[in-house]
Amino acid sequence: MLRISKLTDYGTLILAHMASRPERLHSATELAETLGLGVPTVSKVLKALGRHALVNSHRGASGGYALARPPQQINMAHIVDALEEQPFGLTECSAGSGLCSMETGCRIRDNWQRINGVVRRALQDVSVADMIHPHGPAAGITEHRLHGPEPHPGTARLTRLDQED
Amino acid sequence: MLRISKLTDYGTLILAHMASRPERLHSATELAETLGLGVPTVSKVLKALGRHALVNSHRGASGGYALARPPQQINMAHIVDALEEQPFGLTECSAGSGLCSMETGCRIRDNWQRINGVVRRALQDVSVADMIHPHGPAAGITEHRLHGPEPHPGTARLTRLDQED
DNA sequence: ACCATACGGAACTGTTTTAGTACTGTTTAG
DNA sequence: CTAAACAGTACTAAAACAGTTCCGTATGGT
Repeated sequence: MLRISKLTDYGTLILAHMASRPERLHSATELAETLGLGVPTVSKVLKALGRHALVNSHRGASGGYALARPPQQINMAHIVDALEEQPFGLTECSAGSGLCSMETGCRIRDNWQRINGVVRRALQDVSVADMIHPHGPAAGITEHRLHGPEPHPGTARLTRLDQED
Repeated sequence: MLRISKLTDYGTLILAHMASRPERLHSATELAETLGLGVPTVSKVLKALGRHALVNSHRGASGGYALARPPQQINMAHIVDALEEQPFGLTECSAGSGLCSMETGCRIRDNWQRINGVVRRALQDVSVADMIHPHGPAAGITEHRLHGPEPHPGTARLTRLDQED
């Protein structure tokens, strides 16, 4: 359904929060309370992020987690890779086996990969730092083909974007 | 997990096949056999496509389906909209309720919407006609921000794209 | 007029994925 | 030594998907 999983969503929240105080150590408990999530859930996410070297963990009393790199160097693609089980890609390539490639010669796969590339790049272009700052560098990605005027930040345009044709 | 559903995948296959003979009428049975899918499944997909005016149906003996418009005017976003239940968007906006917006001021949502826009545009830029033709107009979508040189079209780079940094 | 063919729609079922929990172990500051 | 906090594994419940079945309706050919 073309959605990121909730865990990935939480991951962005968690990292964004940590990025607001990059120097401090954040315990899973603290993050859970601040973000209104369950401690085990937060813990699970942090572990996965740790395995992918996005955060460092410090065990023991008064331990916690810290960003492993400056927030500018962590982007959405990193988070997705860390938290989504399956490897990145919109399709499993049109049915896995060679079922499809009979007649169309399956140019389709090439085209899906091209789309994947664009999507991935969109994710790479937004860093955790961008997520908490107004919208600096990330603004670059909107200029590609946006037609309408920029929606007001407070506007409740939740999921559905403007839809041409 | 950032995948399109199988039904959507089938939809692209079906429409691509139909686009290879836009003038003919294609029955669900014929399409199923050609593509190696189950008839009921193909039927389900075609029904959804019909509801969204991507195909026209002709009932009765020797009936079938035909593209409702030239294949250049049907793009991936159309197919996704027709076949995915939930409205387009990578996030349900960072946990639905206002759980997140406490501390970060939730710039996050804005940024997700920006990413959504890029993704959607990538889908809109590829038509069914592009899917079966070598790769003409679709090539345009790669130029947005490609840094490296274009990968060779035939390269078997299945799901994981090049990963900088 | 009849009937075989083919689409239309709703509902149902089994499977897979996901989210969240529980439990047990390990590390370390005080 | 002990309490706080991370690490890992396994499990359970719920939701989403995929695919199927059944019955209804339309239509072209005989």
